Amino acid sequence: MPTTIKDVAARAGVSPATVSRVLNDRPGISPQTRERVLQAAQELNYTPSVAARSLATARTYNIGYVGYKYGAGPPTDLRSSNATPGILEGIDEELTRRGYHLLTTYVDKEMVRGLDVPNMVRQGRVDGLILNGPAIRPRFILHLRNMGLPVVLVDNLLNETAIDCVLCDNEGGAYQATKHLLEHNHERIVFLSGPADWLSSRERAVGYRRALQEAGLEPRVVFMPSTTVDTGRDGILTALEEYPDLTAVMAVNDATAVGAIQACQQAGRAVPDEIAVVGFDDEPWAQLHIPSLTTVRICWYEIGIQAARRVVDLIERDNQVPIQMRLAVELVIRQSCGCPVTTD
Amino acid sequence: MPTTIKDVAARAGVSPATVSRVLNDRPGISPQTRERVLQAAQELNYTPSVAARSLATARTYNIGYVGYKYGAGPPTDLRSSNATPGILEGIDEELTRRGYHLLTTYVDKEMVRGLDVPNMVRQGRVDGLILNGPAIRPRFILHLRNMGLPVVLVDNLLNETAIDCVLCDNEGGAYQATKHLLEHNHERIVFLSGPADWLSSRERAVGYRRALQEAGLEPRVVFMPSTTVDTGRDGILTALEEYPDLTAVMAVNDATAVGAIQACQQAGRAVPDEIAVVGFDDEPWAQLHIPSLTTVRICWYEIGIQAARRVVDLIERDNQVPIQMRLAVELVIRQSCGCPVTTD
DNA sequence: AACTATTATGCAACCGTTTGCACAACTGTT
DNA sequence: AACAGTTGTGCAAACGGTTGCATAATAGTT
Repeated sequence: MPTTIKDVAARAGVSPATVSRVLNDRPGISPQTRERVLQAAQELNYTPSVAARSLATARTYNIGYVGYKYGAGPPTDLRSSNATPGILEGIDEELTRRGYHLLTTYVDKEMVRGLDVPNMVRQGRVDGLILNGPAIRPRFILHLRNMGLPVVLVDNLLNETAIDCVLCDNEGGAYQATKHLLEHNHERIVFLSGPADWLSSRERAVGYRRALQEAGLEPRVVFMPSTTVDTGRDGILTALEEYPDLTAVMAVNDATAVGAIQACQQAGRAVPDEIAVVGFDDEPWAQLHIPSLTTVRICWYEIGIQAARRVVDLIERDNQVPIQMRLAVELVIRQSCGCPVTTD
Repeated sequence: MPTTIKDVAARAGVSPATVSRVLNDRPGISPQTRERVLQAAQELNYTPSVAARSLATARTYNIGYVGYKYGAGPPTDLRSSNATPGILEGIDEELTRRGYHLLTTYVDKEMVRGLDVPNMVRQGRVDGLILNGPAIRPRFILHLRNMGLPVVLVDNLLNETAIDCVLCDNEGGAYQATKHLLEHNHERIVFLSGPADWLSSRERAVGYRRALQEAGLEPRVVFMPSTTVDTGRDGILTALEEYPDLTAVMAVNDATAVGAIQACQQAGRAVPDEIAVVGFDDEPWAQLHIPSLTTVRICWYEIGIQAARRVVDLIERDNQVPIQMRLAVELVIRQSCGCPVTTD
């Protein structure tokens, strides 16, 4: 029904093989022939069959994106990890540029634990994978990688087996933000962390520690099992019990920061006047919060672009040595750290 | 390299044709043979080649999702339309259940205007399409539909040519919310609308008007060219000039509501005490806002599920008459409407 | 002018399924 | 016992590209 390579061949007066070679930029075609073929293809508005091409070449030109969802059903809480706004747009942008397509799916805790290979991978619908989020565990990652596909991690990394990844500078961001609190002359700063087995939590904790140590102060870290508003609330209450004299909080992300702020206020400690708080991620709503959140901005869109680039490179070029990419972050100063109010 | 249907056939002692029939539940296979084939397939851990199957059947088992992005590059503002949280998870959930896969891409204003057919459609990588958002214009929709694919719209509809769609009850939601303001004894309520050519704006305006008319009051609508925090700010200022005596605002979405609140406060009018505000969408951050937003909740996850269901039905069953689905919304009462503070 | 090297193209096999058609093996009828 | 009807299975031709190999045509060498 649609036009095939034979139609084009017939119209150009050549064989299908020649058409194929022209269309794939293979060498050894005379300029005149090439021209005639292109002309014919254009006139017939020819688009090669994806299925046939895939069958012959064992390539799909699809990239799989695996996101993380918290259990089946609608997303409930306001969290960090399902908030990587713009990453899909970034990936799509770059993939389109390179002639690839984006297949999207989500896995939950259970699937990760059960090494439940997504259908699109098992069926060979993709040439490569982008795995997003620290909740995607090492065993799962390795299991997917063993299916023979190039894999790029986002917001996560695997030390043992070198796998390509793109992340933001978690440590640097936390360092900068903590440093900012120190410049406000805070000396008793708590780090409200997420799960210790999440990379971003650990790295941000490291940045925080480094800043404190440089200032000759004692780090105080509270690990929490999640990074929601609720755990932020609980976390700060724990912290306030253990360190009643604290004057500032570095939160592992914005949701946690908001929880902390709420709990502080309920406990009668004004933010930022009595307790300063900074977050991480610069969620779109961070500037709307009252007080507006001082936080660390992550360029998810750019991360998406780089992840897509990388996975395509892994597919198309060989002998690639694994690369770990770190994208710079930016401290966005607003009110919650105690800086004077400005209009932004 | 991977196992093929021939391997399975050999092991089961039958022809490839028979294996194919068993695996596709075709009739006319003896129970014993069926059993042996299934056994063999299982033992060899056989997965049919997607490409070969697509080539033979002209089906891909892929569904395309087309989202809207505001121009190339990273998303800038906090808006309504790129915030349909959970819709992709919902679509993925249902598609996985039905044996389909999700291809994702985004279009911007220019592409929509230029009738720029996404590659995945032009190349025939999908069997059906889900188009999300009111910014995807009728001409573009029809153009895509003319490519011969089943199309389901989300948060949008086309009256002239009946096309399947799934939306939330915009009118009912706005009606309910406005009604709630009326119960607070407000009599001078303004509707802060988005673009008049966005379906959701229009429908919400209708709900608002109906509520006012039932109360015997004069509707006051201000249309704005977009639905960001900024346009919310500008919009309320315009409204305040025109109707200085207004006591309540029904905003077309949460971002607009926030803009309105900010501008009111800057103008020295307390929210909700002097001016009550309600939003629409119940964005994840709406409850964090101060004052927390009274707003209308949309179940994007469920909308995603229904849209996916529908597009698969259109593909697999014939003689489907177009269906317009309306999902109920829920008024979420918080503080910005002037209701007493509660902990939620 | 004969011969080799190079260039441009075609032939045909192959990628791994599905499916129309033919046919063999049974079952049941007269 | 011959025959029609049913049931289960195999053969082989698609589906629409890519690519190794052969070969015709041309250019280059002595």
